[in-house]
Amino acid sequence: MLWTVDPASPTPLFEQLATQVRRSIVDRTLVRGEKLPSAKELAASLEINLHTVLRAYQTLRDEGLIELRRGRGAVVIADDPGLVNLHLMADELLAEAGRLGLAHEHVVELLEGRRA
Amino acid sequence: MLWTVDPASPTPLFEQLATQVRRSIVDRTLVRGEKLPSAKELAASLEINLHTVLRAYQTLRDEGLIELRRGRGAVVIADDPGLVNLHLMADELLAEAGRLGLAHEHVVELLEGRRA
DNA sequence: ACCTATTTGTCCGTATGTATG
DNA sequence: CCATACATACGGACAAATAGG
Repeated sequence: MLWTVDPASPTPLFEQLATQVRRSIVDRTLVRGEKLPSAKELAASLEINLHTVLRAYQTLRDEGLIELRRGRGAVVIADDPGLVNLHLMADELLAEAGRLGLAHEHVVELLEGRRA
Repeated sequence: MLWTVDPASPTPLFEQLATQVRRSIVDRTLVRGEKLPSAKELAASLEINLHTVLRAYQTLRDEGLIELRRGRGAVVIADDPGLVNLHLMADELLAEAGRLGLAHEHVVELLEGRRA
């Protein structure tokens, strides 16, 4: 899998792992339907705790990238995690704005206002 | 606080707690700026583990309902559920764009391009 | 139909780190 | 400097769902 984590890094281990899995999905190293290593295996491989791997997996599940099933493991469900997902999120954002009666420009302004 | 959890319920303790806090926000029992009890206190009060309370709090933070700060505690930030939710979705959209390496303006353009 | 191993889900406990006041 | 409070990580335990024999 060529995934590694750095205990000395200020970024949490579970976040490091989640980021690497995301990258693997984005660059097609992992594709839809593919199975991830079991948390136990991966934990042993990375020399981190089982729970840390599970937390990374659960984070990815909350993001809609993988599916977790007891006894079955973790499976990639993201098809195109890139622009397709971004457009989906934009859809939802605009739909929500519509429910609130906000005009399209208001949403654009809202995002412009978030330019850090 | 009149919050309770039922260890015998099939729904997880942290989810039970998160749901009750959500209800308190929705029905204005808790309003913006109000401080929630510290995780330690609440855990002792509900006779559950500190981490279980923290997990509930972190879930609510991920939903944009409360803010967590080290040394300070948990504070309600939701005021208008609708608008807050919109900001949550904008957060997620921008975060996703960030993961894809897309600049802020690209997201703005993407939304502008969706003017029906 | 049964049993067993695997795998995730949750909870508890402990320890350490980091930011706040 | 010190107490408080959340953040993360590790470890152990048990439950629940799945898969396979």
